[in-house]
Amino acid sequence: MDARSEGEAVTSEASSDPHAEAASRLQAAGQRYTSGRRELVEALAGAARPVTLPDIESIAPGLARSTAYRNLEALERCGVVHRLETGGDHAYFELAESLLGHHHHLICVTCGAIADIELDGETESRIDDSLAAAARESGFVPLHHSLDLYGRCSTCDAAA
Amino acid sequence: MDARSEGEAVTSEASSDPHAEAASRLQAAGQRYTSGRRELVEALAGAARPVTLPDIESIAPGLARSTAYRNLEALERCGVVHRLETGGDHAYFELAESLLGHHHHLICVTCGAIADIELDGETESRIDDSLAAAARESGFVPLHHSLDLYGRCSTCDAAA
DNA sequence: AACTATAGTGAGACTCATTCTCACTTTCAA
DNA sequence: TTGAAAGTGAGAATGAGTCTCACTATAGTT
Repeated sequence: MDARSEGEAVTSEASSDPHAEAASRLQAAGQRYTSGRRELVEALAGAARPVTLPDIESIAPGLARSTAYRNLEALERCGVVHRLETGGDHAYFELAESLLGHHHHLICVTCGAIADIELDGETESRIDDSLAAAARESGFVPLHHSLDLYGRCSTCDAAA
Repeated sequence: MDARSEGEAVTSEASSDPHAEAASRLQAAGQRYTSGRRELVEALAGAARPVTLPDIESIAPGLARSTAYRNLEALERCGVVHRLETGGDHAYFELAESLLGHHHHLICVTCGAIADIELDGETESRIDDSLAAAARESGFVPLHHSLDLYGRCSTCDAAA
């Protein structure tokens, strides 16, 4: 969905580096881009996949847990971070789609690992159209969609 | 995904009533279909949408909370119930797709309400194909997908 | 440079959905 | 009918995530 139709996806993926983006978005909200927040963005940008709070703590030790959660929420509110709930113990965090580009997830039902994937544009627009049609029938105003594939990652599949 | 290609969806939607299905699946797992479990299935079948545990308690009072959770888990394990995590306070429960048919959700970002929707078969198979292709590249064995549309329900949109 | 208002931080207390424990009850099968 | 296994309820326990509050850092002003 994402309130865009075509082409723009590429542009937004190519958007400036995460730090510049985070700084300007926070500033627009009257907030500061502190070193703690920078570390968070750095950790998310460095991981090639969504991470949990324990992951973040091991990547960037020294951040108080309460501060990490608080800042992830602040970054989420200004569109820099996206939180995903998978049903596991912890929520996963990643850079928002405005920084990472629109994508989906492979989620291992055995170990919980998550990987990012992208679908071809034609499939995406077909999904958007179908969802928009369904939403219209319910008087529902679409904002964005999430599409995740559950299965077994190669490691867990080999172990079975 | 659902390990089927076409046509079968309709058949599985038309599958026998939820109680018969639950009874036989539980029995196959060496478990009993008690009155408490029947009440749970009844509550889920009666609601036209996914419900939370508090919802269930108000529909079917008198079920101990621990028992309700325990039974929802048992029903989930044998494929009668599906749990969905939306990031809200509570998990949502609904009958599994083998009983309800394959479908997706509209989720209101404001009030959390969830409604079921169905997409046309052509879009579904296109999604399955694209996801399968992406999974193959990662050595990932696909099991099922979830596709949810986030937005504002008509009530919340009117109030804004 | 000193002042001040506002934003951010850390440590730990707190909340509350969900799970666990355990003594008791029900059911099935022989 | 009797016993083994499954289910139940009440409350305790768990733990991810949030909140509180006293303290620190920063931007803007004079």
